[in-house]
Amino acid sequence: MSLSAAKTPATSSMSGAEGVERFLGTELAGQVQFLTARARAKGSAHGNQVLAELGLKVRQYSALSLAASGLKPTQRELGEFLDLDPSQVVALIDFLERRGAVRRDIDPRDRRSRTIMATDEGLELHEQATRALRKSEDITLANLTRGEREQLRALLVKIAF
Amino acid sequence: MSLSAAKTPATSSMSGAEGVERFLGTELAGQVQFLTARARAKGSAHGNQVLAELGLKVRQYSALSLAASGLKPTQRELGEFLDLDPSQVVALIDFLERRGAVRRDIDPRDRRSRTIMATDEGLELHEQATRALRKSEDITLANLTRGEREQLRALLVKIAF
DNA sequence: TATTGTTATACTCTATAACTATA
DNA sequence: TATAGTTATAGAGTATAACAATA
Repeated sequence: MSLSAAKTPATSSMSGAEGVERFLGTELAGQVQFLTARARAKGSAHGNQVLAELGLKVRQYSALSLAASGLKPTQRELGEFLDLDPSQVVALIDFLERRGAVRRDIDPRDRRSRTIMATDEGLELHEQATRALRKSEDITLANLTRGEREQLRALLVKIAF
Repeated sequence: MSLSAAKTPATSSMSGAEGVERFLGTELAGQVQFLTARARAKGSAHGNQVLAELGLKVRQYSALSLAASGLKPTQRELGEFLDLDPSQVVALIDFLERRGAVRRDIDPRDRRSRTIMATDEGLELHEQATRALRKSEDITLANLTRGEREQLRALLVKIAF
């Protein structure tokens, strides 16, 4: 939230570690896990910021995105894929449903399950949000070339799944 | 790998996406930001798990690691580098200090500041924790070759700082 | 007057257990 | 008996404001 480099001296590089460059050689600073956490914190913060104009957060966007995929995920599937508790999924879908962005339908194959599908309004919102996030990603990955971004994506896929 | 359609009940989650492979082609699943979040969630969870034997969490380890660097960071610097609020740093250092892992010293150049340094006990704990995290990282990055891990590290450094 | 560390507080996120309706 | 969704609740993590000591 605090990315206004309010008063840091002219040497600030908007990188989030102004004034503490002396720790860059630290063992911690070289660990993939630490770097991953920092990268996601940065991306998540920036993403939330640009999505705020649309009244969304990245977590809500991710659910909307699956709802907009046309694959009609159940809430259970949503939770598995997004690594969320069933109770968290309820709150998430409640929010999107109240907004008119998604619809809950009873799964005819199993009346316990609810399939989630984006409404027309939700599809439009999803498109806007996706555009906003693309711009956000373009900023947070500014130090990488197109090739490097594709490289990164491929590596992350191997880890994440 | 993650293609095993194991029928094992929802007990443990090795790959984290069993049964929802049909969402892998989704736009969301290709976004760097989403993949980064998943990668860090996985690494963080596994890291916390192996550190639990030592009574540590990754967040606490990161502070201990800087304290063990010999660079005598102030609490303010710790907060900047780890992206934590000053009040969070207080709680973090309180914990490590009560454990006898770090020491608070008044900074002679500015008596308002406290420099943090690991004790001998803290150095030993840090070494153990580092070894545990290396094994953890070795597991979470099992799908990557040595070269790919170095590639990933280099790319993440460009983003994180 | 501004800053470091501290305390207190509130707010968000996440995790757990119990309940319902279906299977 | 087991599972999907729901509710309530507690815990962890995070953010904000006020204060004392020092600059």
